[in-house]
Formats: sequence, structure tokens, C-alpha cells
Amino acid sequence: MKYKKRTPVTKITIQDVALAAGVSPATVSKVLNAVPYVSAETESRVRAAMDRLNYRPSSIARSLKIKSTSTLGLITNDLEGVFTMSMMRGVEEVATQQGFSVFLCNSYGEAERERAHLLVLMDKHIDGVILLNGFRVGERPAPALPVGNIPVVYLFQYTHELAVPSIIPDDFGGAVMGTQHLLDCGHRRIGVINGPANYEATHERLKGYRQTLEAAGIPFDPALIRAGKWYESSGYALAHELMSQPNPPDALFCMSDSLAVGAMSALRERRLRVPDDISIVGFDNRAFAAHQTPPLTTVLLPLVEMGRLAGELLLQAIQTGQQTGEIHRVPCQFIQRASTRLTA
Amino acid sequence: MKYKKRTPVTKITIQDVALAAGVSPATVSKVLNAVPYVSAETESRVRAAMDRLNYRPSSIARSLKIKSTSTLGLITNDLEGVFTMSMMRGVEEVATQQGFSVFLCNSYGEAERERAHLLVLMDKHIDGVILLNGFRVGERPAPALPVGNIPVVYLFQYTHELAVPSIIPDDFGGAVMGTQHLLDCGHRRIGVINGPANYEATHERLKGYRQTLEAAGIPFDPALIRAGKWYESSGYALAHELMSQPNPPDALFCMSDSLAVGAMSALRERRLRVPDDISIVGFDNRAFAAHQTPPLTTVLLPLVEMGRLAGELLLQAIQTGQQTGEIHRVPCQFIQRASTRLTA
DNA sequence: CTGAAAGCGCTAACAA
DNA sequence: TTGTTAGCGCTTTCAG
Repeated sequence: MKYKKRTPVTKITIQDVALAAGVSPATVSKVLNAVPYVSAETESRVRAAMDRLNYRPSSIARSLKIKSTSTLGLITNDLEGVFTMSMMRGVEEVATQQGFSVFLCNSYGEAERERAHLLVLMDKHIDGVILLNGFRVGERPAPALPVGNIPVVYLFQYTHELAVPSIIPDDFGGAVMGTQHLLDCGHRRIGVINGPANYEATHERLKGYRQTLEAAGIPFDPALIRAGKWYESSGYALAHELMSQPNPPDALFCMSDSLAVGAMSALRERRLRVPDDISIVGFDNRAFAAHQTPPLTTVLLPLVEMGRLAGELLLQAIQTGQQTGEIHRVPCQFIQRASTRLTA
Repeated sequence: MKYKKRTPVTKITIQDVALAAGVSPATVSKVLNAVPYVSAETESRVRAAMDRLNYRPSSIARSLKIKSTSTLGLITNDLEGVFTMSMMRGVEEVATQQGFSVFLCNSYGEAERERAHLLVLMDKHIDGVILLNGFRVGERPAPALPVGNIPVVYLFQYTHELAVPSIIPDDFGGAVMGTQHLLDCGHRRIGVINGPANYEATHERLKGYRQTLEAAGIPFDPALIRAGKWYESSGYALAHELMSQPNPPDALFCMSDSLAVGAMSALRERRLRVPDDISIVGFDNRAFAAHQTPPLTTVLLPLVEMGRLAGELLLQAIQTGQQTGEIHRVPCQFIQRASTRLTA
């Protein structure tokens, strides 16, 4: 009776519930937030009123009061990049699971747009932000706008200007896996078709290859190494080059699945059967890898897992209020399919 | 590793600005919202105070008052689908441009998750929602949760249960373009490699092909038509089938770029040069189409444009408060590259 | 255990 | 033109 009744046709508020349950709004708030010291009897009466009225608390009003929105921002520099999606999926997954929503923002790689997004995100009081790179792992500067004390994580990139977590794949480890598998298959002359030198990944992967080889007592032979673009056409051309040498490789480690597809097509032209005559391993585990003939053995880039980790680290930072400037290298995963096999 | 601890920071409010400018909060609000009848002198004083204090209004507080958040929800059933990204890009583009933010939600195609997302989106007071399909165009039921009076648009899908706008590509028109081009090149026996029958697109496209042929006075020959999966391997197999017939086609219209890539590889095996011996046209304009050898002539699926339209229609509905249950077919676009050419 | 009261930061009548 | 006054719907001391 002491609480003003409001028109029930509009939004149902905590007041309405209080009135219906014969308690005060404060009490309703308490059951809403699972605050202890509410009698079971009162609680059930309130709960009953809530779902009788079909009550849904307003996150806006709540946010205004508690200064937190259960919302995070995801700013990507490339919404078309081949790797972007999977990482986003991982982020969305853990965010949703923990009751957070994610704002999707595309900066197109432009600082000005990033600034603008950061501005509105901060106005909207997001609790944290992920800066996602869709192209290639690399270093980048601080956010285009000082984010004050809101937590940040770098995904598929890293920075030294801020003490925030970064998440990148373990390219080195992935190359070790691929190389070791080929070694285990009995191959001794393993050719490499790599990507452009301006990707850190190409160096990491080559290093992984080289180190694994040397650990197995096999000398590194520069004649077996080629590099070009990441595309199929490059794989095609370089495989031909590699195979037309006097002492050609008996296996090919292609540092992207596209490269591998191109190489397979060259191999086919040379009447070499995969995997009978030559084994081939790709990298990335793109969707099409499984649909090749034969299905491509490859090294999975742990994109979804990286996205998940990004989400987890961000949520953790939001909850604990602190974060460390650590670089997390997420391990790759070896995917055995039919383009490699044990040699006799 | 360095720890970054977050320090509490006192937010600057409209009060602070009012105080600093020697006016009332109401007046500051007025300049903020460009309400007329504020003297130029006062306005500039307020503005000065605002940026001296580095003031940023709280959208939360504002939203609570005005009951609108300049935010929309985007719920996709597939965050890995090949078409999803481009559509999202279009949506994000127009949203950002009009000062809206977009919440990214993945339903994984499950009604329960869609419901859950819708629930929190509505709690967060979004102004509208886009239901995006990442797989294939098709009909679907109403949203998994009654959305009351908030505007909805269906993207890459449509419904008859709700009078809301739907946006789909004009597959028929796209097929007409591809076929007409091949006709213009001088081809008369145009083979078709199609996708699975459980995609509406395959029927629309075949219809476009057939109608264009007949309009040109060329009888439809079922022997020239093949269908299978959308994958490369299918294109490869079906191209072989088609070409091993007594009277083989002199051109191939593949209803996806993947199919076209597979077909090209079969053609290469048969020692047929593209485009010298045979022309080939794809569909979709996936990223890899441009990187084939030769670069693939194809029909662009207008995904980004569709995303944009979805955003525009939604924003329009938000502004006008009304929407119509119309199905918008966005035209495809012909992309000429090097896999087709005029025959002598 | 429950409720009254005081806001969170902003907007919108209505006065002045 | 500008300021006063009420809230938007919720949380949170602090009394009772």
C-alpha cells in the first residue's frame, strides 16, 4: 500500500513485484541477488510474484547502480580474415557461458576507427575489451585510446606497451609436430614450402622444422626449403621447383593448407601419388583440408581455443581486478589424415 | 611479470560540468542533446567545460531515462559458416556508421540458445535484432522467444510467421548473369555442376540457367546437368563425368566456386586448357576464386550488401516504429576474370 | 529478517 | 533562455 502502483501494461518493475508479494523493493532486490538473510517463506512468495508477473529485471538500471554491465568489447581489425571467425567463436562461447555479452566492432585496421569504437564502448561501460588481429601474429602498440583501468587482452597479437595478456599460437611447437610425424613415417628428405618472410609464423615454423630435424640427427638442407605467398598457386609452383631437383624430397611440409592443396595439384601433375609416393602435411586445418583427395594431414592452429582463452583471461581480469603482461602460446594440435603414411 | 592493478577513478558527471560552467545540469543536458534555445554564449562555456574536464556522458544513465540504447543484437546460427562473416561485416558497417553497437550472439542453430540470447538482449534493452543464417537460405519459424514490439529482420532466411523484412540473394538472377555471359562468349553446350537439392539456391540457379538458355532458343539438355555436394571433390568427379560423354560441354557453369576449383583440376587432368579449350564460371566469389590459375570468372553473392541492407532496414524500423513483411532479393554481380573468353 | 531512504547519471516537463 | 524538480529501475547502507 505504501508503494505506488504503476501501469502494469508497460515494463514490470521491481516495485510491481514488491507490491504483488507484499514486501518492499529492497527485499525483492535481495532475492534477486541471492543476498542471504531472507526467510525462505518470503523468498518463495517473491519468486512466485516474479514469475506470475513475468518479471525481468532491467540490466540497464542495474548497471547504472552497480557500475558494471556484464558486457565486453571485441574489436577486430579484419572481419573477413580467415582466422577471425574461429577466434570470435571461442570468445563468444565463454562470454555467453559466463553471462556476458559481446559487442562486435570492426576497426578495419584503422586507428581512427578503433578509437571511435573504444570511445563508445567505454561510454557504454563495457567491463573489458579484446583486441583481435585477423591477419597475422605480430606486435602492435597500445589501444588507439587509453582505456583507463578497463582490462584488455590481445588476441593473435601482442604488445610491449601495456602489461596485458597476449594470446598467440605456438607455431614453433606445431612445426615440431608436423616434422616429427614425417620423421616417424620414415621420411628423411622433408621439403618445406613456407609463406612470406614478413610473417613471424614462417620463421617460427621453419625453426621448429629445423630443430626437430637436427634433434633427429638429420642435417638441415637449404635446397629443400622454398618460400612464397600463402596461396595455392605458390604451393603449386614451389612444389614443382622442389620436385624437379636432382635429389627431390620424399615428403612435403607445407606451412599452410592452401599451399598444400597447390602442392598436391603439382604432385598429381607429376604423376606422384599421395601418400604412396610422397607424404604431405599442411598447416592451419582449414575447413577444406578434410575435403581434399586424399584428406590432408595437417597441424591445427588452435584458434577456437585461443578465443576461449582470451575470453577466460579477460573475465578473470574483470573479476580479480588485475592482470599480467604475459604472452600465452597456445599449443597446436596434430591432425592425422590420409596424406601421410608410414613408408616401408 | 608486471601486475597492473586497477585504480578506482571517479567518473565525471553532468553535474561536474554544470558546476564548472556555472550552469545547471539541465542546461548541460540541453547542449548535449542539441536542444534549441541555448544561448551561444552559454553553449560555448558548457562546451569548454566539457572538454576541459574531458567529460563523456554515460550512455547507461541516458538509456535508463530515454529507454533506448542504440544497440542491436545479431544472432547467427553459425559463426563458422563461409557466408556469415561477410554479412556480419555489412551489418556492423551500417550500425557503426549510424552510431549503433551490435551484440554478437551465436545460437549454434539451437532454439534454446537463441531463446537465452534473446532473453538477455531484451533485458539489455536492445533496439532491434537480426536473425542471421550462416548456411543456406531457407524458411524458419518466428524467433525462439516472442520479441514483443522490438523490430526484427531475417538475414539469409525468411519466415511467414512474422511480418518482418527478410533478405536473401537473387540466386535466379545470378544464374542468369553467368549463363548469359557464357552464351555471349559463344558457347552453346553449357554444362552445369550444381549443389545438393536440399538447398533452395540450387533450384533457383538451375531455373535461371534454364530460362536464359531457352530465351536464347537453345533447348535444355538434361545430359549436361550434374549435381552433388558443394565441395571441390564433387566438382572434380562431376566434371570428369560430364566431359567423358560423347558430346561434351564447351563450357561449365559451376554453382559454387569450390565446385569450379574441383572441376578445373579435372579439366587439367584431361589436358583441357581453361579458357582456351573450355570456359568455366563459378558462383559465390569466395576469396580463393581470384587466386586460381586462371583466376575464376564468377557470380558474386552480395553478402556484404545484404548485411548492409539488413542493418538499414532494421535501423529504419527502429526509427519509424514500423516494418513490413517483405522479402528483399539482393541482386548478384557478375565478376569477369580469366576463366572464360570469347570463342572464335 | 525486512524496509525506508538515498542515490547511480541523465532527461524532460514545467516554472521562472 | 535557464533552472527546478521529478523520476528511469535498481541497489545498498542503516534502522528497526
